[in-house]
Amino acid sequence: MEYRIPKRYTITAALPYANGPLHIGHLAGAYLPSDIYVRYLRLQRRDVVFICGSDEHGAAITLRAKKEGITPQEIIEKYHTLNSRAFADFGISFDIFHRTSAPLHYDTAQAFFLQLEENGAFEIEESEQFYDEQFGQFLADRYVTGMCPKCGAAGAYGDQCEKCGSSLNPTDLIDPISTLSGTTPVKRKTQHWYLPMHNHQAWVEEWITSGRFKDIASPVVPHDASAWKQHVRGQCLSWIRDGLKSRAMTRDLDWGVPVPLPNSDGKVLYVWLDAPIGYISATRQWAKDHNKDWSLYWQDPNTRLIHFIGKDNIVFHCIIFPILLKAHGGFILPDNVPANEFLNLEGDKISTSRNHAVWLHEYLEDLPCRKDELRYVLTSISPENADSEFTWKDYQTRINSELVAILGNFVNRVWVLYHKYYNGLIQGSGDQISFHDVDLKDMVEKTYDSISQHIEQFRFRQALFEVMDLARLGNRFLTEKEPWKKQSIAPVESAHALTDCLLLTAHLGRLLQPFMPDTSKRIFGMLSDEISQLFWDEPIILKPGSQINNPILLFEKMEDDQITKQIEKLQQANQVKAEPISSTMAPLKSEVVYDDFARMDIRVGTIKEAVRVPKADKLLQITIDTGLDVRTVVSGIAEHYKPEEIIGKQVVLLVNLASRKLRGIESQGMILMAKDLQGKLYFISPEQMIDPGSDVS
RNA sequence: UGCGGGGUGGAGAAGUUGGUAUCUCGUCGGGCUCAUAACCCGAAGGCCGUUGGUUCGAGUCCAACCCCCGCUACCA
Repeated sequence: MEYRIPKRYTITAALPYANGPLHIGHLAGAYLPSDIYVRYLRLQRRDVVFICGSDEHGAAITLRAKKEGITPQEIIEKYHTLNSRAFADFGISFDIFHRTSAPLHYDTAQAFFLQLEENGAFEIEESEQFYDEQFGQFLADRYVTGMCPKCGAAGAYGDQCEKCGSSLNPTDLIDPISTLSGTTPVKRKTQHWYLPMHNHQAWVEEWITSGRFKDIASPVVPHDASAWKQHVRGQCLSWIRDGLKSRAMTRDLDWGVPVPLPNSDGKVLYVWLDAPIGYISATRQWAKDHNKDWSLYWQDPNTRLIHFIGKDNIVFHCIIFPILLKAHGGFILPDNVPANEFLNLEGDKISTSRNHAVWLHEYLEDLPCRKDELRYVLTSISPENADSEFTWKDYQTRINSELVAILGNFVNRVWVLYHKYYNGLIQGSGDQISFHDVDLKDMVEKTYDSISQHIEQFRFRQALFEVMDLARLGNRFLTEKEPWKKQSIAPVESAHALTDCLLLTAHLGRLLQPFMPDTSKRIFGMLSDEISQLFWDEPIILKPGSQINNPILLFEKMEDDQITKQIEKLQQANQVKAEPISSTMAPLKSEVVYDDFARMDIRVGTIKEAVRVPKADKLLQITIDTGLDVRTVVSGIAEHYKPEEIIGKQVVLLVNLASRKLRGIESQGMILMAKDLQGKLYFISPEQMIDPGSDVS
């Protein structure tokens, strides 16, 4: 297949959702890879725009605002500011960091929607949706929870079951509950605009598998489908094979971009329609600010569109958004979506709610000026094709034995020697120095090719590794040439070797630019006052006779106490975990009549035996004397009570609950427990020992 | 129980399209002394989870199985 070289690039990084701060997982997942890629493209003098912004709509923000008792506006202001500063601090070089609350975005999104409507892309459907009578509003997505119809898990949201990953409609849920009032919602009729994705199934599948279209009229750069990461394609295809379904593109909410049609009061665009259009509106804003034509970046088939995201966003970027773009018409489709997998932290999943994370805004406070070090480590362990793990110990090792010992040390050795023997005056003749050692020159040239290839194929980890390899080569070269020994016997040879090292350092500086921009600048600064950036193809001009600057240490060793501090911090954070969440008291349940209550047979029982259920974290198998009989109850309290310490205790249990098998064990009844705001469980027991079987009412 | 990820020298990891098994840390020995006790060389250490298959050739492809991890089931 012929692949056309693109004229320009539109690079997007996932819009961070403006209801929380960013952590290293975000950086490693989408922002660092995209930044490396973009910096590389710029150094190749390619025409590129790098787009991002805050995603500021959706039910999760309104829910959070409600919980914290502030307005959605206050939430998004806070996190937009915090996150844009974090990006700037880590050198993520967006051309624009926009936001979906901007007026231009409203215009863009509404116009996009109207065009879709005009093209007949939607099906308007009147449907029954859940409605909370107490709050007088429809319950979109996350406003409803219930049991997942696919996997049976409790606590699934209206739009998605986080347990099994299925995407859902709120009305699919079994035993739905409104998260606003805690009551069971009623169904009411409402009208929504649906995207009949099944109509697009054929071409999407074709496009994902082959990169081609059979039927498309507009010219499109055919992308190389085999260049897509395996896990990305795999997830898309499994979604497609499952059958694409119609999906509502509007919601009954008061927070978002209003549907720009008559009779649509109280309706806004679905956040997943809204957000990707944010890429487009951000581009428009950027174009406006820089006197460019935004449409070239989204509509010209010679433009290459690439979305950098985490794996949680794959289907939206690979299926839903492309469908929207094609249904709208005139837009190009993504050429690649190099989604990363997840980054774990110290043996556990990164979790915002459990505060198990390294927050970007705290990192630089704790470890000032260690920005490039984090960029280096996160790129080295980038979860490009599989989940990977960040540990502070590994972070320390990589800094000390790679950045300090290999790269920093090499540069320092060269500078010290160069000053010692030549007072920092560049040796040689002619206009500029060039390599004397043919093998070294060869290796450097090969490395350029190889790094380019890796970056173009989104293998940043490997690319960075090869830069470091060049520094290793430098150390070896220096040791072999031993100028400190040969300086007196073979001064010319020594000068050649050291000057080669100087030049090698300049190449290292250039190659490091995409990965560690500050380090690169410092290397250039040591070489010459005139170099602040080097394009990939630019000759490196170091004039014989000119003076190099004094050495500075590029990296400093990471001491144990700094690392220990971070590890402790994480452990402390884990201990106070979940407090903010569980401190919300369970909402009042709906009223019951006395008869409902009277039907429950609740009695006191004495625990006779208790053992852990094998292969279950939470379950205890408990034998209880209920007075009537001795029965087995399986209870999910193993994280709170040890089996031996509860034997002999009296508990209150519901004895006429229908029995149910749990992990193969018949559980006959349910022990009543109290749960405090931290989520800890406590038995409900009579004040003193009484007869088993005593009735509770 | 379902889904996902993974099993490569002591530890942690690379390994792109199948063709001499690589890096970092650690261990041992040597060298060097320009260098942030850093650098360089060498060595020991691997049935690349198991079994079978495809192939001239498999860590790499196919099949089955075993094991580990995460979420889930594991309901208060």
